[in-house]
Amino acid sequence: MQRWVLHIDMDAFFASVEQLTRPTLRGRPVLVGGTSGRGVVAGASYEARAYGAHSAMPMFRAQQLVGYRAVVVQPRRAVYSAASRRVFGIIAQHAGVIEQLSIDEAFMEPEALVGASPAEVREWAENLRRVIRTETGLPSSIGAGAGKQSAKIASGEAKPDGTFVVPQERFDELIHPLPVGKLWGAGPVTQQKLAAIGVETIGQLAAMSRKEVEISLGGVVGVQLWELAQGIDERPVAPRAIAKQISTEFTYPTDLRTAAEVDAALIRAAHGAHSRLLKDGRGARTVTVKLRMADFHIESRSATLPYATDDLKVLEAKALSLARYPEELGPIRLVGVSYSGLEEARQDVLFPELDREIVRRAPDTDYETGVSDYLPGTPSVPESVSPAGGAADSEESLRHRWRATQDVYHPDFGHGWIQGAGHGVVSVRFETRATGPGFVRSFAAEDEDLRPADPLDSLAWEDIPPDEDADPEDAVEAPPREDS
DNA sequence: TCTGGGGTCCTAGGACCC
DNA sequence: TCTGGGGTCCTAGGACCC
Repeated sequence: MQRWVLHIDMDAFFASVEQLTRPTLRGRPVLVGGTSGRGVVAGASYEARAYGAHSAMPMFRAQQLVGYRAVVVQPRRAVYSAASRRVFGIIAQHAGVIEQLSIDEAFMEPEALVGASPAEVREWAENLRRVIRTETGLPSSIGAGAGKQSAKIASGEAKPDGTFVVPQERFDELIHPLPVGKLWGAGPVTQQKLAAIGVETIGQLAAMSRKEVEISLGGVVGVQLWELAQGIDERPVAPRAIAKQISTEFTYPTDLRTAAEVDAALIRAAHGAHSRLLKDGRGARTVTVKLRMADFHIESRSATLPYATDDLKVLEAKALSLARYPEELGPIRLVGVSYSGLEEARQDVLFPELDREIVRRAPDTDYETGVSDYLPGTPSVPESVSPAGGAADSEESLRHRWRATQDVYHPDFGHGWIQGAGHGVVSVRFETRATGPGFVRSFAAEDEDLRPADPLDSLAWEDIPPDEDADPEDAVEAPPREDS
């Protein structure tokens, strides 16, 4: 009986959600991502891709390619999460068990399709895509095959807004001509190794001997990839296990050059990961500190506690004890903290003497804000070492410091977003998913009627699925940026 | 102005235990 | 009179994914 695995992938998901909730952006080259010098593209609409822009590309490069037409939008994670929950709710209704890979991708193995013909599979997939489009307004693509690898490659071939079915008997014909890089698991290093021995296509990899593969790619990963290239893929579709690790990391606009800056950045990351650890409800035994140097190589150090804990002071002190500094390593661009070895946290402290030992080594720290004594008033510290979102911002200052693409509300005109702000004037386009393309009005920056709004309102859905992992920081976005 | 942030899995050596 | 071997945990690094 033919087994059918399907892979669904939302098309240009972040950019599509922006175009859905801000109808003026439809048909335009949208770039979603950070705009600091070190920001990268998190999502690009197909109109932007036509200019060569793509995900993970430095934002400044994407803007160069697209030119003046580019619309650069700050990411609104809370909106994408809400849209994602709605999409996967629909998918689960149709497919039963799904294996969600990311915010916009999942595998399915619908019982209804066991033994189905390729035409029946196509029809089922087309129907699901139609329902998703009707109920959410979002485009997707579906690939189908006899295993995960086939399905994944097929959804890539289906894009955009299409369906691609790879019957097992046509695997060689349809998949073998493709470049090895299309294999899920063959990244730049593997491609380079294969190119060095003249292997460019999936078919050429499949034609290698096992011995050759073991020598050039290794016995485990290599052989697995080799089998996948031959269409051998029995991996089941199963819901993802709970997270094994919770981490937070920040890249700084300018490299950190002093120990005080690194300590402050470590505390900031330790707090960020800790707040999500608390929501998770487990405790961590292992703390890992990650540093990315100016030359982009990574140094990591980790240490394991004798018991799992969610005590911020213990975790933070452990992170600080693992710190390494610019004097030794040179300028540092990224600082991250990861918690792993996640277990049900033990409430009682079995090793109080150990706790005291650890805490004594921690610098004085304001645990409310995560700001270390090392930080305040140190002009050399990049502004973003301070907690994200500007927790110190008064409501007053928030009202007057508008940021381009921010969501706002006006009692006369409804929900909108800021197209431009500067010189005491704010231009707002009033529109949501429900309104169609909107109109622009300009206001004085001090206008009392203009209020920051919940980005979720731009979806204009009566019922937004609840988000158990809701992060208050999702609603309060990065500090304002100047925009003229 | 080069290259984010969230993850997963694998490797390999050393410690430690039986 | 210098080789045990297997299992598990820990640490550091790396490839890869979206």
